[in-house]
Amino acid sequence: MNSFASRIIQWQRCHGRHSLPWQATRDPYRIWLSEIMLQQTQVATVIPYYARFVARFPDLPALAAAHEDEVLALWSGLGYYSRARNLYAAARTVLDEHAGIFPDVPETIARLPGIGRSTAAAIAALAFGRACAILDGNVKRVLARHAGINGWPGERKVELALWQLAASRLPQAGVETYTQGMMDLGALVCTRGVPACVRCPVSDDCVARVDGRIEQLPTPRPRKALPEKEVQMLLFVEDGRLLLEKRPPRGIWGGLWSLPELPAEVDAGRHCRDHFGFRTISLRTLPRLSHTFTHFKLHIHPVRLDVSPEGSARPGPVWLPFSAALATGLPAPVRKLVLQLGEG
DNA sequence: GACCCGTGGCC
DNA sequence: TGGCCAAGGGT
Repeated sequence: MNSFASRIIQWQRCHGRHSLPWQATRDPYRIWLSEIMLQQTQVATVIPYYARFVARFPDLPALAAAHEDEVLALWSGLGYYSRARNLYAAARTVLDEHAGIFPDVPETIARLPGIGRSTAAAIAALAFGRACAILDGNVKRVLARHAGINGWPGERKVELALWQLAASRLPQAGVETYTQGMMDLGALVCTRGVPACVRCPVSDDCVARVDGRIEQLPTPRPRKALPEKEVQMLLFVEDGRLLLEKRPPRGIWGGLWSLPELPAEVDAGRHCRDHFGFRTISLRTLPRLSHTFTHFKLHIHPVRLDVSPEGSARPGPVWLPFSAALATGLPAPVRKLVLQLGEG
């Protein structure tokens, strides 16, 4: 039987993906961008974002010269916004500290913000042909099944075993094809739900398949109850314009533009007058909107307040026409609310 | 090690 | 409908 790697490489040549937008190049900038967008995000979701981003920022100097606000606007809806902030910060670092040349050593790549061990290895392998092992969700699934590794990959012990296994199976040559092959095999054949073992090039010696444990591996994450939170979001409307505030640079939706928030129990009309100094013309409670994050569930109680903003212009918030508001970096549920506002 | 950080698709 | 989780990284 051929080695594991040679079977993966052979399979990739015949059955892998070759037409993804970031595969037509060895430009480290584009490969880097794709790897960041693909973190915890599926290919089909990324494709339109990647196209828009590359059209606006075709190379690293263009990105480094941008304003962070525009980067976040292009990221709006993709989630995990620290990825965008770190991407931008890393672009400036490459320009300032590496003379604009993207580093080709995995240890150096991994020092850039937002790039960990696996992403650094992917860039080093795909852009520079270096023999580095990656360990993303696809590779973890393929290796855990093929080698019959028990335990949730989030545990340090299990993850260490997977890293060692990943490194031990690297080929002498053809790392680019092998790396892409492992990702494609995980995405197309060795899938989470019902894997297509009949189309798998390494099924003959797959421990999970031989032992009938395909559905038990990899061991799923231990589940825990999601906390739930309640919040009011205030849609201040005046003459076709909407009030937005920039969120703090860290934390949930960091750096994005969003609506003023209130604890659920606070009276919105009174807060409008006391805190913002607005006179309320009308106040309407809109239907509740729920938004689930990875680690909690948020129940949003939107309140539309048509106001006349006499008096205090507090620093921070900005009034934007609805269309301009939609062009900024908005959290997904806020974008949904603003769209409804434009319809109503 | 435990948390934090988004969103959308799937069944 | 709701639980699960996808080309992870930072703290």
